[in-house]
This record gives sequence, C-alpha cells and structure tokens, in this order.
Amino acid sequence: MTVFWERGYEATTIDQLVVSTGLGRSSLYSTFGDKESLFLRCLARYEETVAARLLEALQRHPSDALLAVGGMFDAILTRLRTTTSPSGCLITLTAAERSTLTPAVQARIDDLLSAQVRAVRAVLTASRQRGRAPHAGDADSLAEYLVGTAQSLALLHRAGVPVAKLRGVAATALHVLKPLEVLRLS
Amino acid sequence: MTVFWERGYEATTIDQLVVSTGLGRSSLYSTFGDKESLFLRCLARYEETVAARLLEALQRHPSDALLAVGGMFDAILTRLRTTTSPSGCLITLTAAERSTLTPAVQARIDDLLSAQVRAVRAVLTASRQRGRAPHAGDADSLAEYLVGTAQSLALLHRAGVPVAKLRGVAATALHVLKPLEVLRLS
DNA sequence: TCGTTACAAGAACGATTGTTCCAAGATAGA
DNA sequence: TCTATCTTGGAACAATCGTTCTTGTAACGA
Repeated sequence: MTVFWERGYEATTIDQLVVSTGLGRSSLYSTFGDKESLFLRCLARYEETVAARLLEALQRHPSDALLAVGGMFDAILTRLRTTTSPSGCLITLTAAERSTLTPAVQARIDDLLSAQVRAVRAVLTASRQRGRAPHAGDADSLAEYLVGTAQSLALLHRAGVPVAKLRGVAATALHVLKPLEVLRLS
Repeated sequence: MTVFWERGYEATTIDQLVVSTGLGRSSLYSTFGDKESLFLRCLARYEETVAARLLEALQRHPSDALLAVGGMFDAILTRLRTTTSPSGCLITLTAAERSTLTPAVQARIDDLLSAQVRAVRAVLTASRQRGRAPHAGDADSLAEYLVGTAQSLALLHRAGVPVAKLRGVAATALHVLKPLEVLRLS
C-alpha cells in the first residue's frame, strides 16, 4: 500500500512490491492475485486505516460543522507531517490517474470519493438542523468544496508546500463555515 | 500535449504520441529529442496557451481581488466544459505524479505552481492596497488556498464531478474573499 | 540530370513490464 | 518417519517500454 501510495498505480512495478514486501513473485501472485486485485485490497486497507481516522475525526463533533471539519483538517495535517507515510493521499493520487485505470478501479475510486462527500454533507445537514450554522450555499456544494479542499491540501503537500503553510490554507478554507457573528468580530 | 494531458507522463507511450502526431518514430526523436524533452516542451506550450489564458483572466481586474479570482475560476470552468481538451489540468496532474518524475521535470512543475501562487498573491496585495478587501488571513495563505482550490476544481472534474456542480464549489470558495458587509447582506 | 542533403517510415535493439511455471524446501498431521 | 500440502525463490515467458539504426524517398541547388 505504501509503495502504491508513494508512486501511484501505473508507476509501481511488481519488482518494487516484491522488494518492499519481502515476498517472492509467485507468493505475491498466489496470495493476492494480479496487480489490480492487489491494488484494490490496498485501497480497502487505506479506507479502513487512513480514511477511517479522518472520518472518525469528522464525526467527533456531530453538532458543530466548523469543529468537525476543522478536526478533520487537523487530522489530515498531522498525518501529512509524519514522515513514516508517503506524502499526499492515495485516493486523490489515484483519482488523478483516473483515465488510465481499469473500470473496476475507477468505480472503486468514485465510491471512495463520494463516500467522503456524503460523510461531510451528513455532518453539515446535522449541524444545520441543530440550529447553529448559517453557512452560505447548499450542503452539496459545501461538502464537495470541503472534500476538494482536503484533496488540495494533500496535493499541495505532494507538490512541496510545507505543512506549516498548509495550516494557513486550511484555516482560510474554514472561513466559509464560520457564522457571520464570528466573522464580524475577527 | 493533449495525450500527456489525458494520460499523464508515465502512462503515455511513444506509440501513442506517434499515432496522435502522425509522425514516424525517428521523426519524433530527431525533432523533439527524447520523451522528457518533448514533455518539457509540452509543459511550455501548456503554459503559453492554457495557463496564460487563466492569468489573463486573473489580471483583468487588478483592483478587485474578488472579481479577478472569480474571473479566473470562470475561465477554468468554461475550459473544463469544453470537450475538445482533456479533463483536469496538466500541471495538477503532473504534480500528482511528482515522486516518479525526473528532477528537471520536478523543478519545472514547482516553477509553474509557484508562478501561479505568485500571480494570485500579487493581485491580492494590489487589491488590498487599493482599499477594498478586508479578507482575512495573510496573502500567502490566501494565495495558496486559491490556487489549491483551482487545482481541486480540475481534480474533481477529472474524478467525474460535472461542471454544474463545480460552479457551486467555486462560488463557495470565493466566500473568503467577500468583504464582511456583503456577507452580512447575503 | 546529377550528387548531395534532409527527412520519413519501419524494422530492430536491449531493457523492463506483468505474469506464469517449475523445481526445491518447509510444514503439518499421523 | 513418512507423505501430502503449502510455500518459496528464481528462471522463463510474451508483450511492451523508450530508443536507435537502416533503408528508401523526396527535395534542392548547380
């Protein structure tokens, strides 16, 4: 998963997977099937571990969209700061090479992305129902905007922008979620 | 350039370039050199044509950051709507595969990205000096945020989000540039 | 018409791709 | 200890990668 995450699907060779797993070629194939099947299992693992942590942080404040999404952005930034995992986001990276992917992988990526949007939108509508948030725009656009911002954080990081600067980017993006009273005071 | 734009650098083969250009293999090599040199020339052409149009739209309203960036987002969306060019953005797409690129190409992509950030920041500071904009945050974070948003527009489009929805995303992102008086009225 | 130059097309190269095969070794239960 | 099952490492496969070479042909000045 780390190798795919670092280099992308196309650029990852079986040899690199053999070296990094320490397995033999035939063991890799007999255990995980071909490259595509292995990649799909890596996507599943990424969803269960990395993406799940983000969703967790998001749903920690179900009543306040600003706190929830802010927590998710924080989780993203702390992960980007660790040097143990590759930079960027596996889902975003794979979405960028969408046109060269198998239809099965394309569909999987679409699912992962739309699941993120759905989760963010759920938090937005829940927060709106509990009174607070007078944030502008419909929940759909807002959710896609926030997921897009998360993707751009990962992409900018991959392009070399340091995490310290990304913190400012995330804070700027969150302004659209702030109630007007708070904005007037700042 | 279109083939690289559609499939990315790694996934593009010489054969596809031969077919799409209508040239022979040896003609390609004698005229443009190897794959990397050809790609660098494609990046230059992309900068002169596609990216230049965006910068043009950006600098059309030097005194009003909201109008300027809004115009740039509009230019991005109208380009994404055309089916003659591939989806997404060549620079963003290449930045995603950064880790597998030659140092020379990496440096070129870094240049292109930082040039975008610099252009946006210049508009922001100019607009701020002329009175208007009380937008929050420092100009650096704001510029990186806006360029990141532009990238996420291209990326979301590549992931299948229709342009109609992206219009809402862009409008949402622009909220951070609106003066507080306008926000209070909306 | 000639000799030179420039350029096209396609064959061919070694290297690398994803995948399979095969033989040797480890493991487990009885 | 014996046998059956599983797993391993590495050779080998066809296909494809980026690149180069050779050959034929068109263009051009004298």
